[in-house]
Amino acid sequence: MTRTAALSESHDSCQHCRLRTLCLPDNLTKSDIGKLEGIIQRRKPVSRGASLFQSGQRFQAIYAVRSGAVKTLMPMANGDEHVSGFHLPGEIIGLDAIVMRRHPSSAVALETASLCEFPYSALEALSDRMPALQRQLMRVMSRELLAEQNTNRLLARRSAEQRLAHVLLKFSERFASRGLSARRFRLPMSRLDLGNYLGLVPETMSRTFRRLEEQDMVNIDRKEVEIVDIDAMKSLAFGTEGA
Amino acid sequence: MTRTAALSESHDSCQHCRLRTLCLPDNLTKSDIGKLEGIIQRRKPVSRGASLFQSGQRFQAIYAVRSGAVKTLMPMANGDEHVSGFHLPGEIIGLDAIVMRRHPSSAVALETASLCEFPYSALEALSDRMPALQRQLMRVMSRELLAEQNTNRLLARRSAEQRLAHVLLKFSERFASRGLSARRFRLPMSRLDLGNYLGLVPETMSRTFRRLEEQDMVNIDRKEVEIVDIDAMKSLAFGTEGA
DNA sequence: CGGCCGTTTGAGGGCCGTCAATGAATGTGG
DNA sequence: CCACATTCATTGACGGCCCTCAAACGGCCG
Repeated sequence: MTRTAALSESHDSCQHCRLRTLCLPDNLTKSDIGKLEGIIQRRKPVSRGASLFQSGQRFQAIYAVRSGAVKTLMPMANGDEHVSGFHLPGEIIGLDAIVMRRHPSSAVALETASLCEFPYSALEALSDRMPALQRQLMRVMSRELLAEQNTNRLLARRSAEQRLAHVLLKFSERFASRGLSARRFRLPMSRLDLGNYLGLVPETMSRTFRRLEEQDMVNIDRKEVEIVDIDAMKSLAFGTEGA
Repeated sequence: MTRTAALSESHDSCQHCRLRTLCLPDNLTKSDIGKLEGIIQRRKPVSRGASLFQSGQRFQAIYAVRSGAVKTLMPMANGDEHVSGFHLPGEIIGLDAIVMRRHPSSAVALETASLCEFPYSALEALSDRMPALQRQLMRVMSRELLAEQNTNRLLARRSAEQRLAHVLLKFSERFASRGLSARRFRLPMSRLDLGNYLGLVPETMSRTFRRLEEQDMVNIDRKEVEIVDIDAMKSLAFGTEGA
């Protein structure tokens, strides 16, 4: 049993879900949450490597991760794919499909994942009568936008070491806000995927991990990460030293 | 009088604004547009170099560019700033501020710009009673999200030449959808700003422009751009040749 | 005209990608 | 339970792209 198994929801209702405050039901009243639950489709878990939806597929629903982890992939014109994000429990997937009514990305489970499916037409209809839901949707989208902008800045201006330190700190925060340890956690993705996301080849990933270890900032054992010197990590990732 | 002056709105009403279909009023009925106009604050034009809002400032409104051009800047921990986007008439600015209720970015006019200001509380109140507006807001945010993901992919996986070709083609499209020429246009920003956006230093920008000229893909005269061989540009920017 | 900012050009170096090969881990089938 | 295949991770040598540093040039606005 892995650490992240602890991220599962406790019950089948949003009301008692421990991820509630990270997810769509945040800021809704008990009665509104009840109505939201009414439109949720429970899906059978997606097993590791299986895809939730494919790029190009018609958009019908957005999804919240309940347990496990998911990566999203954007096709590149030359055939291979760019990893556009990693999604932990409580996070919403599929918002980039709303404009085109078609998914621009594919979503693939990194480990067995269970999800809540929100059919989008039902969600629209519900939010017509529920201003709080509509505002929560806007907040979630704004949050995503901000996260993408931060990633842009990271990719445009930072070295490999800074990119890795940054992303490790972000995972630390995200695990912590889910009640897990900020110091020790297990990365759900391969170095290949993480490198793809960061714009780095696997060889560089390997060497960069090693350099962080040599500076006693982290201990790495396969996918297990221990943050040893968080201050040094922060000053590397965000610090005043230029790129 | 510059080329982009032609991008000004014709009248003071959204109904007759030639940018309507790119902007918030798209997909609204005539009557809904009338109500939307009711909350718009007209601002006096922002002159070149002046800022529309500053990073850290309380979020009160989103803005649509009416004429001119605007850049957005995110502060970096080390003091300097990352150019997170360029905004042409019809585009919406400030959506990244909704979650935190504070602007994460600053917005600065690249050339004298006039804007429509939508106070956000009024916009929320209005969209409570106007499902079409709410859906348009979601579409706009989704479009922004998609654009940021594309930028991520560009920064993570493409060479300087590919980045420049890509961004020039994108500007070409954006000008074309505003009724201007797709072949000849004037970039509203300095090479410094464009390079900052693309994660490239000015020296590299200069050399990369020159290389595109030497390959007879474009003609560059200061800020004036002429796309000569659009197919070659596309195959460079999106082509099957790897990064 | 003069100052300033933006742009260009050149020389040199460092980071990271490419290529190649080995090693480790996981999963599969016998 | 082990042999094997496959995927992932690591290590080293090498090269290229782009950054750094330095200087000169040009346009723009006062």
